[in-house]
Amino acid sequence: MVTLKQLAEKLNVSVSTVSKALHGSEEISKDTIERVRALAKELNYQPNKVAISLKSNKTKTIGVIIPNILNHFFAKVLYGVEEEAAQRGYDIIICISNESSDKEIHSFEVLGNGSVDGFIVSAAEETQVKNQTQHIESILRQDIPVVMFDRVLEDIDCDKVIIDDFGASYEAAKHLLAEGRKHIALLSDIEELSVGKLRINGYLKALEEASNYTNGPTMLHVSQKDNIEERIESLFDKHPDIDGILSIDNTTGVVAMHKAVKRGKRIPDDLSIIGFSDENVLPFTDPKLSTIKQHAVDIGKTSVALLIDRLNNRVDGMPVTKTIKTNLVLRGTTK
Amino acid sequence: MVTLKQLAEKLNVSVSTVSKALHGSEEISKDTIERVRALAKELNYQPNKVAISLKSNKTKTIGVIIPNILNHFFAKVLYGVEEEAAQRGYDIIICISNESSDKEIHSFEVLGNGSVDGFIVSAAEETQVKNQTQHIESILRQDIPVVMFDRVLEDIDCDKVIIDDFGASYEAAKHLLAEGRKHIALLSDIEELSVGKLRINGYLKALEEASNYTNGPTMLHVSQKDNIEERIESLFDKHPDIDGILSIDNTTGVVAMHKAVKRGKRIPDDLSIIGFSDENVLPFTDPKLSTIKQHAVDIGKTSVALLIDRLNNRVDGMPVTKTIKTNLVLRGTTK
DNA sequence: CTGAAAGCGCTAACAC
DNA sequence: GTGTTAGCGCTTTCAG
Repeated sequence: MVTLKQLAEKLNVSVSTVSKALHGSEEISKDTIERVRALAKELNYQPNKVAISLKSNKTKTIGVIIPNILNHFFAKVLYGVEEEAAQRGYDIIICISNESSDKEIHSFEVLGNGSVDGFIVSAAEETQVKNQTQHIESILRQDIPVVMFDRVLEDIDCDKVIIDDFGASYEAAKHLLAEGRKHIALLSDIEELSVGKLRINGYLKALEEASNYTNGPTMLHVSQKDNIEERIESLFDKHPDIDGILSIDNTTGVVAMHKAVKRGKRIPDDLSIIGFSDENVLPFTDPKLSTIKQHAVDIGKTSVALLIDRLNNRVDGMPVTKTIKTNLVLRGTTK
Repeated sequence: MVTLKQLAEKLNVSVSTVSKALHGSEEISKDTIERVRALAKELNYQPNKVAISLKSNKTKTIGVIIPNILNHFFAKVLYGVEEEAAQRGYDIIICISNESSDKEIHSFEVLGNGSVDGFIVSAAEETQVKNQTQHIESILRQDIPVVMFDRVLEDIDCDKVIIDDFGASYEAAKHLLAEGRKHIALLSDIEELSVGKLRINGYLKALEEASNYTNGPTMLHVSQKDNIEERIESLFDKHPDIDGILSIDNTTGVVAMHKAVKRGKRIPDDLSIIGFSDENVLPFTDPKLSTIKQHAVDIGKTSVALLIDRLNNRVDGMPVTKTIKTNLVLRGTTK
């Protein structure tokens, strides 16, 4: 890499003159500016980012810590984060916690050493379950801003970007009820997470409020290790009268649909299905799955915007929580 | 952040003593080492990474440029990259080119300013189609190592990690032929890419070598904008005798399977299907899709290993190309 | 209009 | 065993 010093030597001027010239300072003569810039261009001078970071005490880099890149929701958020960050001249360093709270803590420690100006995080499952907050609080105490999204920690006082999980699920259940469904089951593989709990509550609330609904709540909680397909089969065996399904995760809705079709159920006549899935599953069902759209890309962009505003002190004082609207997108699996 | 200087002041010693003590230098007395370390721990001293980077001219950071994070293959590679990098003490900065060669070029420029020690890249579609090489060559000329994976550029002389696309596809087609299939169609949405071309050639070669195979090649090329489902329907309309499908991408195999089942075809009796898809589609078909496993995580890990070896001069001279083995994983959609 | 000097936080050669 | 000094590449104040 070519440095200011090298330019200065070739031009027989001082380093500071070169620096000022490149910044178009008023102090420097037009002529010198021209000469300096010409040579800089010729030699393809690029200011050393590390030196600038050291000097300015800003890295123009955001640390992004997500639980699982293989989950399409997080991949989409990351997409939004990258796009917005790039547009605003920020780089992103990513760490994948892999749902482990140790890895998450380690990532904060590693990037807390001046590598990034701030963090965007979604908590690992373990972090949420154990409600571990010290590592994030320690970062905040150092005045490094943190934005949490989706899987947020109640006890931490920082900017947050969430969707209205309760409301989204409530609305979806309401829709199924309005269709006249008599036995609506909830499918989930995320009951442990804050978002899972909220979605479950939305479903419960909707059922509770439905005066003419006689069945109690029916919930199937599967874990990653379970054989999801078997679990769903036995749900259908046990409750052959299920005529509505609300899947609050990425996968179970699609699987349930395939299993139902195989049993000869007509969709949506005999059974209505709504998923929290993403568009990426759309090619995989026919009719197409009705879903709650989470606007993951927006979540990413909003998180970046919030963080950068905070870095520039454009937001002051109290932490802010932004709620990104969801949409119930009705496709072929609902009436 | 607490600095060496602050520690030095509190302890009434010099900055260099503190530095040496923390590194456990032989020069420093046991006693001083203890005192320094105790205070460092108490104040939670963390060496400033930016300063170390400036001094050492190494960032311990890898720039990763991928075309599309929403593609599960790249997400998996990224997973492998992150894991291996983290384990070796490297951070990764990611840029998403979004298949645009301008964005890719820009990412190289931005990160080329001393932000990273080396690059791991998979070329954007546009870069491959236009065969743009200058930006990468320019980086290599600055002695910044680059590892390309999957979508590599022939004309660039750097380390590469690929799979045997030709061989994998050849083997898969051979398998379908061995099953006695008489009309094997190839489905693709990546014909423009190097990997797509290689896979197509593998298929063609296998058919060519099959003396008792009378049909010519049947290929359906769809693009992202097409209605994939319609295109596949009309393929089946046009060639009702298709009894074997080789899908060389992530999606088309699954869609074809659903369409075929809907037409009353029995899988795998009437129709055999092999996809290049990932495990993430497995829950979505019944029987489960037979696939060519690409070991994406390995590709990521191997790329990191190669790059870091190159950075440490553990690999010398000529660029290396590593080929990661694929596996044909037979599940329910083949005999 | 230009340059010298200090300093960001750290390391390391070289004194003492 | 400890301290002084210089320097990584840059910005910025202050002198000239």
